Amino acid sequence: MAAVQEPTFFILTALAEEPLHGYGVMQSVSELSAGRLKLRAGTLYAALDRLTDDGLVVVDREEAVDGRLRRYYRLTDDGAAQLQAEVERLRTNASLAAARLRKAGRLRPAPGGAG
Amino acid sequence: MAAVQEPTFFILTALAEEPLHGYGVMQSVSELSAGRLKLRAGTLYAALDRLTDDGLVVVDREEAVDGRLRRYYRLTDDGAAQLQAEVERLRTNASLAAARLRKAGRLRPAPGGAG
DNA sequence: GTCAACGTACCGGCTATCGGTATATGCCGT
DNA sequence: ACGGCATATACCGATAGCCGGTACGTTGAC
Repeated sequence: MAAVQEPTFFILTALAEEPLHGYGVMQSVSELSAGRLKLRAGTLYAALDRLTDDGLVVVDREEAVDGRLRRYYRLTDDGAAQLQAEVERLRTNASLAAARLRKAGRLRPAPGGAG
Repeated sequence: MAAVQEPTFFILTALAEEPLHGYGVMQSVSELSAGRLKLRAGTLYAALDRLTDDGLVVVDREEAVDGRLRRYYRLTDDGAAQLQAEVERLRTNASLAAARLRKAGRLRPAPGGAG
């Protein structure tokens, strides 16, 4: 893995709670990011293929709803562990940068926060 | 900006505290990441050019040390603001994923902790 | 003379994402 | 019936960012 990009990170996050099908992942990512991130179909399915290839997600089951196929993906234990590792990396990096901004006196009080 | 990758994020972080020349950025990034990240020359200078183009860093000054040119780069106010925004994005994303892992009962105690 | 560290800079190739399109079904309004 | 939209999977060309190697030049160690 080593530093997945934001779209992939959100796909893993979406799948962390429960199995979802492709389109469901799209919607979940959009909600999770408060509308900031909108996955393209190409990005989503390519990523799911890659993640499946890497063993981070697996196809959980397939359902036919109104004649449309729904392929559900599930996060593997390995995938959950990787996501956790990503979370820690993100936090470490954020603290690092914040500390350095603070040293230089360039860290402004968070908007709305208690500086 | 919108989700810079890790190498670029570390370059900004390295420059947050004080102006550095290219090679100094390489070393700083290596130290900051505890040896995890080692910037390639191609990655570094291409990124510095891009960031300069985007107005996030500027050439601070140039020095000649032992006949070798040192070009110092400095983070602009805009660059510092962007880095701060990145920090907040990282923290938000990390919390999001952690919460979702927790809900699913997949969040394990930190490695080295009570397992 | 060779090797390593310093220091900037270019080049080819790879991967992930973007933006668009193809395909197919069901629902809604007209 | 027909068009338009949401659902749902899947491919394609283009782009951006990073990797790995290399080029070029100086200084110091062996």
